[in-house]
Amino acid sequence: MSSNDEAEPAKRQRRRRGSINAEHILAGAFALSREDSLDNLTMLRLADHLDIGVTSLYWYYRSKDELFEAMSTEAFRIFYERMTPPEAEHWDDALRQYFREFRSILKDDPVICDLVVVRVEYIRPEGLIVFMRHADRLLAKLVGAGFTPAEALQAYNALSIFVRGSNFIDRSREAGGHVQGFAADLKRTLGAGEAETLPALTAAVSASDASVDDEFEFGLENAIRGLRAVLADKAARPSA
Amino acid sequence: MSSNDEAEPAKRQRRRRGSINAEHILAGAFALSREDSLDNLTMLRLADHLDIGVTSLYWYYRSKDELFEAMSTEAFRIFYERMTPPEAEHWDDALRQYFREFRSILKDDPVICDLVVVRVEYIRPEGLIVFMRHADRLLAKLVGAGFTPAEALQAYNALSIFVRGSNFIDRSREAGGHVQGFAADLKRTLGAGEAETLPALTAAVSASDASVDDEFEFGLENAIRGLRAVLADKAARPSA
DNA sequence: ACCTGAACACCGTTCAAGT
DNA sequence: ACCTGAACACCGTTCAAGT
Repeated sequence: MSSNDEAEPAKRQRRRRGSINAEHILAGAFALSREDSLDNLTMLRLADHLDIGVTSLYWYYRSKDELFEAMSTEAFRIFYERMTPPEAEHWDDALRQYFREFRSILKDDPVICDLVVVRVEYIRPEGLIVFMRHADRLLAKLVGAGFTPAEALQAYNALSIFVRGSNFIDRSREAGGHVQGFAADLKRTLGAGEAETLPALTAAVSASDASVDDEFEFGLENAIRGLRAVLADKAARPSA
Repeated sequence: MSSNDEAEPAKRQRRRRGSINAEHILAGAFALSREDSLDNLTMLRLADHLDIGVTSLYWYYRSKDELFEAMSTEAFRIFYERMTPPEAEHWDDALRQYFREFRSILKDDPVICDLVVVRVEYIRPEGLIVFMRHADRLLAKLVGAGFTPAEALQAYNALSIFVRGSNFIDRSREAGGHVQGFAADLKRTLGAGEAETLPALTAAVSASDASVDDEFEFGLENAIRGLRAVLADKAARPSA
């Protein structure tokens, strides 16, 4: 019925020179990922969002991988800025503050979380190094409290793996509805049948009402207990 | 030069009825993933590998997601069978044995590792439940040692996150050459510059020669130390 | 009931331009 | 120097058949 039945592909005007730059594209990539998700970020969708031709993206980033690497480095910068430097008086409070904040920042920002803990294949040294400034202060605090540098590093590593693992699991649970804890999740799984063959788990699951946060706290506090035992052992045998 | 210059698409003979089944496809999917990787497993490549038409796959699995879910469930079955049931006398030895084996089985089989710890979006309750039989025995052992069922569950959860996190990181390091530990990895990163602004890390890194296995062991032993402190605390205050 | 090729919408990327 | 559409190889999936 329209006067124009031919395919008219809604042509976009050609952008003027210099109207695009790498930062602009990077910001658009974050904006679009936040609207939808990092998984659904494609070069075509990004170009449409920015109202530019797809191929223009390739002038600033040689590939999608390169763009994702830039996003990852930027994610670590943002992450670094949101963290408050470790400044508690006692080493255990410093650890608590650091890793609680580590977790909550990533929990509140799915895109940053994906770039920091899920899509680890895009992490570049530049991004890591920036973030490591906070880690350095935390390590210094641990060494000051009596841990050897090697112990401090291993303690940091172990807790870092635990926090990132917690965030990773939270992220994957988000896809299937609201985030529940391990106990609640398991309860639902056991409900699907075969519960009678798993008596200890069934009992534990019905005795537990721990939230994801409770479960995280348990792991964190348990690691701190373990580290305290390391220090206590040193104090008892001051020779080594 | 050949007598036939026309495009001849190397036609495959039509398969006879009943010559394909779901198990056959699943086995082929594992075989092909092992040759290459799970990431590079596509429906077309799988069909070619099995010498069937792509669309035939869709008679047995409605989608690639459904095929991956079947692979995930099978991965948990294989994983379960490779684990030896927890049978050590002391609870801490049982924990050690369980989580060391947990880690080494996944370390030795990248495809199973990917399905169990990386591609968690495909995990179905059926797979999890099978595996949980070993977890049930471990939990029973912990409760027998004096932990409450809720504590035992949280301890299991915390260590499970740590082990899976360790395997996840090992997997991502495999892509970029041989697997190194956190310390060695960081040393290389710091070498890229800016080391002087990170004195504590630099010192720790040069003081540490821990392998990935050492780092895993530290985290495992530290968690066990923490749990031992929980028991000790109970013994000291027998009221609660 | 089972197996299939053609076709579709989408993906990342390259090429050969336009300005 | 910067921006672009057409085209390519590949992806998962649907459809309308063949047997």
